[in-house]
Amino acid sequence: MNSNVIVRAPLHVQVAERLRLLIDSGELAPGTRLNENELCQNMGVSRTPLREAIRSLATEGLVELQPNRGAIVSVVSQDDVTEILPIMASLEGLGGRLAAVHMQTDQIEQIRQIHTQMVTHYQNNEVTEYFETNRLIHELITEGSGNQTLVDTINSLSAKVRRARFSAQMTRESWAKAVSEHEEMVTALEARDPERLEAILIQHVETKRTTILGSLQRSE
Amino acid sequence: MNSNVIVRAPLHVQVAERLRLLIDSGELAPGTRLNENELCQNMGVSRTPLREAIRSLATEGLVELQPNRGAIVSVVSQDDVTEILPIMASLEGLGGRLAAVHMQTDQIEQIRQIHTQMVTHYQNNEVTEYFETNRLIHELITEGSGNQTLVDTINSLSAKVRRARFSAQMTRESWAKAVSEHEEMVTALEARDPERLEAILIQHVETKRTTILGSLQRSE
DNA sequence: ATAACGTATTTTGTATGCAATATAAACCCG
DNA sequence: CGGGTTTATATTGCATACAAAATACGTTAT
Repeated sequence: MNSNVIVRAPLHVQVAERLRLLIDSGELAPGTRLNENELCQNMGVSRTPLREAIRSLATEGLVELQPNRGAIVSVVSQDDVTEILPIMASLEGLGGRLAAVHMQTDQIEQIRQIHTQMVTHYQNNEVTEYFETNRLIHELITEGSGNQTLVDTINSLSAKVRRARFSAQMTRESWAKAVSEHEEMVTALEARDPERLEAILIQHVETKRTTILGSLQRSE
Repeated sequence: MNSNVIVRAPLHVQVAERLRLLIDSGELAPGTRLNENELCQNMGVSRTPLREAIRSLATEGLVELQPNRGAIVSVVSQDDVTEILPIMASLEGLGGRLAAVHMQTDQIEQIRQIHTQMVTHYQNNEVTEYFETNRLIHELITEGSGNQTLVDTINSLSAKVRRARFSAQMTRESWAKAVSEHEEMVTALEARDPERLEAILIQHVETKRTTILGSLQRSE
């Protein structure tokens, strides 16, 4: 009789999680070299699990391995973003199309609520909270597709773009556009219109593309 | 003066490659437990690089880690295939759309040649050669998109489905359909018709879906 | 015979040690 | 001084050693 046993996650998994967080938050900036000894001391683990974690992050694309020279936090170039966004457009579009059919009504209501919050954050100019609720809505819609592989694939791509957006300052104009597109999204979802939701999501990513690339251009 | 230095790939990368091959070929069947000592002896490496390789494969989804019990070759369920194929349809469609615009004419001619070979293999009932040329065509089209991230993403998903197809016996009928769709693909590519190529590729994956799921059904 | 327990063995998880490579510093010579 | 070479240090790559957990095995008791 040993059902819900608590299995502590392996060290290398915990370490990978922690590293992912550090990279995502920008604490470990793109290009930063990962010094094994240093990180070991910080985290209180030996090099073995740390190195295993680093290998995982490398196959995820979050860090780049340089033979005999360790790993650096991978830098997301403009070209990378240019490659990733069309893919995300396709996938988010697919996710929306499926979600419009599969989602429960109460889940859609929940999204409407979060959307309302998001609009408030927009009006109050609360950037961080806006991004967080924004991200959450996209995540919920994608999850609403009922396709876990799709969720994982999008998340993996999204993580990279998110880091590039660090420098990306939204203009007031593009921000307004994003919000209005979100309004359309939720409406299409409530109407359970797959084609329309798909189209909006694709358009929405296109808007994002313009924003990000515009910002990268300005900062060069 | 030390430009083109030959850097031998790290052991863990070589090991990962080798494992990937073993899994892909079916030599390491789904569900098989990966015994570290055994594999170490076979490959003549120590456990450290082997384990690093296994971690990589785990994040790729090719193996599944079971805490304190090692890793097994992940099993691809019918549900997994059902999840993956719509994603591949979207992505291959996108790839085709881009390829129709970006590909060089001589590259298209090359695809036509390989396509002709493939048809011959079909007529001669040479299954292995057929699959190989088939795979190559899809790969070339996707690569023709000029989007490396897209290529990688599709490959990663494709690897999983390919393993599931092991049991999938094509009926004569579905095989014929696949071939005729390929003919349409190449024609659309030569005509540089993005929309049409995209549509065909999406349809093509749908055909594949029917084939695979039908086969899985029969073998239950 | 078999279920349950306890022990032995295997296997995985983590830490450490040594070798190879790369980086930094010191040094020499022009 | 400055360029280049040598030497020292730090860092990564790989192998081994030890600890912990899981599995296999054998024994005992019912």
